[in-house]
Amino acid sequence: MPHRGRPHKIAPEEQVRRAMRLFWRKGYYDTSVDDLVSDTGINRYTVCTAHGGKKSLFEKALALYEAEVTSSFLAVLETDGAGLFAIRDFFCQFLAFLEQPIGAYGCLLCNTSSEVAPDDPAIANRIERYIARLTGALRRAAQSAKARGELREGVDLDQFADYCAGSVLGIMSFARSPAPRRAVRNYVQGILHAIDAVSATAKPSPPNDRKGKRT
Amino acid sequence: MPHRGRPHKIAPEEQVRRAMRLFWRKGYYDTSVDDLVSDTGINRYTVCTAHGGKKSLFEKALALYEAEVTSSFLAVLETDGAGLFAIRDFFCQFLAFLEQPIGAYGCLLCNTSSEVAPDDPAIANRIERYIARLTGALRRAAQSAKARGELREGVDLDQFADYCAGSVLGIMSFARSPAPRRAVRNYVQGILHAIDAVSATAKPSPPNDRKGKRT
DNA sequence: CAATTATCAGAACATTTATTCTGTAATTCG
DNA sequence: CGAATTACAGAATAAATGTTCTGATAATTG
Repeated sequence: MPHRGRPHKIAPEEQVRRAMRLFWRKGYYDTSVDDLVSDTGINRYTVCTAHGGKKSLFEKALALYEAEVTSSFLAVLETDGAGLFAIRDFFCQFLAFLEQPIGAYGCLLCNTSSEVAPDDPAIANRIERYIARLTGALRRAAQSAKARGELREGVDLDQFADYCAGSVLGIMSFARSPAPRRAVRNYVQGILHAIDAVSATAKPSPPNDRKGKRT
Repeated sequence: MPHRGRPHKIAPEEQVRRAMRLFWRKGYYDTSVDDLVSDTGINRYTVCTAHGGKKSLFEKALALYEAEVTSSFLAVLETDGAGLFAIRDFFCQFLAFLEQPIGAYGCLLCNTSSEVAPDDPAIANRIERYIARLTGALRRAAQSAKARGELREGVDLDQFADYCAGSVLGIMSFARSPAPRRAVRNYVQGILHAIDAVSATAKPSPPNDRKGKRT
């Protein structure tokens, strides 16, 4: 069906995408409708009519974030046959992410988890499902890794998956903090070491690579 | 000097402490002065006069949080001669913390790091100093550990300290999320394993303790 | 006890915020 | 082209927020 009436100056999905970026940077409460209007070019009235108000637009932004940003990160894990190398690659992605300016925003879902989820059941539910998706993907990859003998004996799959999931929140929290980027890179390196530590292919010694080391 | 005029119904420091708890739970933006008044019993007028307004009271709350809560956690690390065992004990504390109801609030400084630091230089500075204190304490403990031969060869002290510091943010972010407590406990266990992995006292096999395991 | 000082309790104020209203403009359908 | 429909732009509105004012209250000091 074509379009009746005046067309949108900005496509609705693009409106949500721009709102997403602003919420990502400033958080939910500190982003006013005025901010949305002046920063993204969305019409005030449209926020309330087409999108159902600020809160509703925020929820659309969360959904779009998960569909685009999160899914992009998780792709390597949610591929069939993803194993321990995929988990490693998954975390390596964050090293590249941290180099971008947007890396300082952290993760919209993680930020929201701290900011609004504790007091909003609907938001909390979305965050819960996000964490379940993340943990599930990690656990399946760990399961495949174990089946293929990539893991050392005695590794608890559930515990390892939860460790990795928590580490993602840690990276994103650290990334949004004012800590030096080098510290965040070092943190990711530590997680990579922890992953190597459960690998069946024994490492002769802890990899003392010079990356991110103070001079 | 004694007190002139009518005394406070609630001692000023106790007022800050109560405000701290509310900010801790609800965050800065979602806590209104009305909330402070009705929830803590502080007088509206006093908020603006004695404490200099909402933002200033918030900064006092951050300072008190660091002085009381953070310092309590860091005590084991900031003791002279703290080594690898102290680092381990430091993280074990969080397991007990998570069992308390207040564990679901996460850490006020970590929450603030995500919520307001990115847009407020004064707050960002305080968070920066907090992270520097945390990382410094961890680094000094790691240094002692190395000097005493508690660490495996080739462990990068700065990288390890940053890893531990990031892990603290991870724990607090995960703790505030709607994830099941068991997942957070498992995450802490993973960090403990990572610490054991740099220990010179080689472990025969990954400790497959049943704690926190799904049945 | 009277004077002084500082807090309290609640009203009052100015600003900000989210939402809604109003007239205009841009498109599609008949 | 004319009618219908929908979005735009900015003003208007109602609620919420942070701050300030006002009279009353409770302590100290001389």
